Amino acid sequence: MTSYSVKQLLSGVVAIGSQVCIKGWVRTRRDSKAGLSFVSISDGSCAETLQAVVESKLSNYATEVLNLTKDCAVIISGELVASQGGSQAVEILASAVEVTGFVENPDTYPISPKRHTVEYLREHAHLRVRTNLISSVARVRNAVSMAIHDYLQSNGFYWIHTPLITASDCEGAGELFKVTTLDLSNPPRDDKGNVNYKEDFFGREAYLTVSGQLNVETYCMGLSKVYTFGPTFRAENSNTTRHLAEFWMVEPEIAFANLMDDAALAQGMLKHVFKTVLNNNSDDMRFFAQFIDKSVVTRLESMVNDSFEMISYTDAIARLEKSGKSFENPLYWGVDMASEHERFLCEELIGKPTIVTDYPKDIKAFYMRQNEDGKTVAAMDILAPGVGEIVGGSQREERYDVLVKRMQEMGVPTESLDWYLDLRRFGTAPHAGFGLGLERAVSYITGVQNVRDIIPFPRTPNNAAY
RNA sequence: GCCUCAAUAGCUCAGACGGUUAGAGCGACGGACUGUUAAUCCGCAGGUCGUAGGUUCGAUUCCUACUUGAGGCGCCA
Repeated sequence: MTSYSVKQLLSGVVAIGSQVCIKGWVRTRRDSKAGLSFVSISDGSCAETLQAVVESKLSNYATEVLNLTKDCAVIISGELVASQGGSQAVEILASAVEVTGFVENPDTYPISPKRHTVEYLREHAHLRVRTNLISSVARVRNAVSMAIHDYLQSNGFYWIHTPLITASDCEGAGELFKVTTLDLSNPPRDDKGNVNYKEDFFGREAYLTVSGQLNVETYCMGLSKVYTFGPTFRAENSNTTRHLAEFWMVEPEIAFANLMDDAALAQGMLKHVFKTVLNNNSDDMRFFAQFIDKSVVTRLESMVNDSFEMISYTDAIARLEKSGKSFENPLYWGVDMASEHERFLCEELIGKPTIVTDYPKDIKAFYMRQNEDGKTVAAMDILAPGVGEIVGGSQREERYDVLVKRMQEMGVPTESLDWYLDLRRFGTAPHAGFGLGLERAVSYITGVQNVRDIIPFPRTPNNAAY
């Protein structure tokens, strides 16, 4: 007997009357004194469940079927029939129910068939995918990841596997996790009594990467269109709904490109992602619209059709000042905008994703290309209403002298980045790229506000269980 | 790292000016009923009120510290 997923059976590709088999976990069981039970099965293939009708004549009906509770694992075989009930087109009339695993203690089993808070589910991260919410998030996360690959691959990009362990501690993107095999209770010392990293695994200090950008730039200068897509690590003591110590990031990098090309790429990619999710995950999105935020679907739809707003930093500051709104944090040309400024700008003044360009050079990283005005750099951030910054990017400084001078001004050691400077000495070319935080993007798409509910096992300060 | 809030049944919460047996809904369990749909109805069980001190005749309630969680800010994706 052929096995099918719930999604296949509900889609109508299998003829009524076929003998079929489904494997999954019980969501709910309803018994009828007419001598049958209704058992809804979820197998993760879609947001919906398949209803199995189990008649009391089955040999294990009284002993097993009547004891099924949420998340018991079952294999059900039978005939696919047109449903007599109103809520589904088809159901399976069971000829056999095999229970591969009961839930031992249904009274204290953490995932009972009721609404749970996301905070509670976080404390049972190994079981939470068995809820409607987290399983829908997992499917959308997968769809977003594949849509990113799909968009970039079909536009001629190569996926580059940049290292997760790095020796560069000067990328300016935050605190790093140290990687070492030294005995921390008794490390080797040099003449001066300092820890002697020459005896460490790599013969030098090493860290988990905070970004694959500098590495991927090297491949960009030969393959033209490249991207990294993988985990990234920040040892910041950040306690917010949008920060993780381990998160996934996509970083495209394009050669012979300027900031406008970069912004166009980011926008094109985001729109493709939104469109794909709307098309392929409509049942998941319907769930989010019903239980999380009723505007998620219409928001995405308008995003696919509208273009993003583009505004320079200078104009953004001017509009914020002119709005008359009073802010907690100081606001003047030259400050790094605070969250309240960014939110007010994209949520109230503009009302859609906003690309802010050309920031003051003193608040941005050393590798960003200086503009002709001598005051700003060719950087862009994309702000999403409700989430804040989801993309940060820039045109890179391709001029050797300008880059070295900037590094010296900002106290970035040039010796350890001589390989990066080589790119500017041997066939340099204008290029640009950006980083998209995967969890923030999925948070924006689903309306699920905390990125800790977007990644299966969130790592945050004081939290690395599981 | 800073600020604020919270912790009472498996879950979500209510409550007690400090005083005898701490409540509800959902879940679980038992029963009734029904081609049911988060079914409905009836019943039953389930709590050292986060931990440790302090004040008090008496603390789950007030105070202090700690732990854990949440939200905001900063850092950023």
